[in-house]
Amino acid sequence: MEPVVRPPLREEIRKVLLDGLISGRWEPGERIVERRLAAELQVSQAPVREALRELETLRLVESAPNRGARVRGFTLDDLREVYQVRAGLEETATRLGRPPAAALRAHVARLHAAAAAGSLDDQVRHGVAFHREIVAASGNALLVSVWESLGVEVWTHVSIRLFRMRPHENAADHEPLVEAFERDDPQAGRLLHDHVLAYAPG
Amino acid sequence: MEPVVRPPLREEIRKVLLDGLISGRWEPGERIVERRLAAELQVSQAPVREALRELETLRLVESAPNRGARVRGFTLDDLREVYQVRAGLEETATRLGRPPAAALRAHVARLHAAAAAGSLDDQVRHGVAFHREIVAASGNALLVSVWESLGVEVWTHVSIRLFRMRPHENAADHEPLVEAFERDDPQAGRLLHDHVLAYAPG
DNA sequence: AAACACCATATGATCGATCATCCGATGAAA
DNA sequence: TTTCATCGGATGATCGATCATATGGTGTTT
Repeated sequence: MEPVVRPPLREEIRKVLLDGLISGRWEPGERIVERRLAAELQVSQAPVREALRELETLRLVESAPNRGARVRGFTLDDLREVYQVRAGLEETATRLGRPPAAALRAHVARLHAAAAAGSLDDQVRHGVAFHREIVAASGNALLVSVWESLGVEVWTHVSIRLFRMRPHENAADHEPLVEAFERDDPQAGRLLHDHVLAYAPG
Repeated sequence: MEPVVRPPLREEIRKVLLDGLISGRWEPGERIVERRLAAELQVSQAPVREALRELETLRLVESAPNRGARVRGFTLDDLREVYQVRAGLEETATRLGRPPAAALRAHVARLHAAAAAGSLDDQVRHGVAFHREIVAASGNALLVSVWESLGVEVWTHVSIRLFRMRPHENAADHEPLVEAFERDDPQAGRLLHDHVLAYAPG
């Protein structure tokens, strides 16, 4: 079935902005002028403002009253903070529910396939999906929501582009995790925590 | 020094909405009609919409396209989820930095004073401040931001009003925590985690 | 030259109006 | 009665215009 409701303009605009951030169309620190973007997308200022506010809550753009919005200046410190919070959230997730090992294996398989095919986007997508699966298994919708608000996918793309970080797709990294979950190892949470944090810079 | 910038209308409106949610002016599930609120506050629809969007990201109101916003129907399950995530975040915070025991003691003292004076608002305020201090001590701005996004203060007020929950102000609950932090007990994080979770329903 | 007042432009913030959608009421058809 | 098409009001979504602020340039005073 097709969606019954047409997504609001603001959603479309948010996607455009997200794509621009990921692709590097806007550089960090660059101003995003509401009217300019509105004219370019042939919409009015209002939905553009709303979309910018959403990106602001995702901490992807910054803004001050009467000063407008600009692309956030992503730093390695910011990235480290994301990994620290992620590690904590995902460990919390493992305390609340056990992820299905079969699904995890599927994600890992796709991840490897993507790496073999050299598809960077797919590597990121499936790498993130692996962790999303774990968070979802917590059964805690708030936890999922908070985790999503970190914008893991965007941060991964941005850090690959800006910091030349390499996508993490090693089998050796994920297999032990899957196995730990499979045997319901009480150490699985800690393993996952360290696995995530291992990718934090510095 | 006074603030140099006048806060945007949307901020004022957000405060009005927050106060209304805390005070019970709007009941759970109740519609919040943009134009009605705008007329009442003598502003236009636009800033009201933006304020509503902010409350939406705080998960205090729900909305669907073309359907408008309504006050969220807070449930005990929601409350439990908040406590679970809080417990995880705060334990994570303790791994990243040690809170200053003196500041914690000060918060506890104010908490007791408020309890003695029978001031419910102050009890909530200082009880929350105690935990906020711990999160801030992590030195991780993202963690602080994520924790704040849980809306702990609002949830506490709402759950007291809707679920008849009692504010938690026991000395016996907080003193062991302060002492654990003071001696840098490696178990402090776990103590805190359990302390928070102990207030979760069911 | 330095400091300051003033003005012009760009742009965010807000407004009032219009468009589009939802939803209940109404009534015709089965 | 039940079902369904249609209509109209209420209201969210979007628009175009206006108000207000920030920023940089220009000229004047010291």
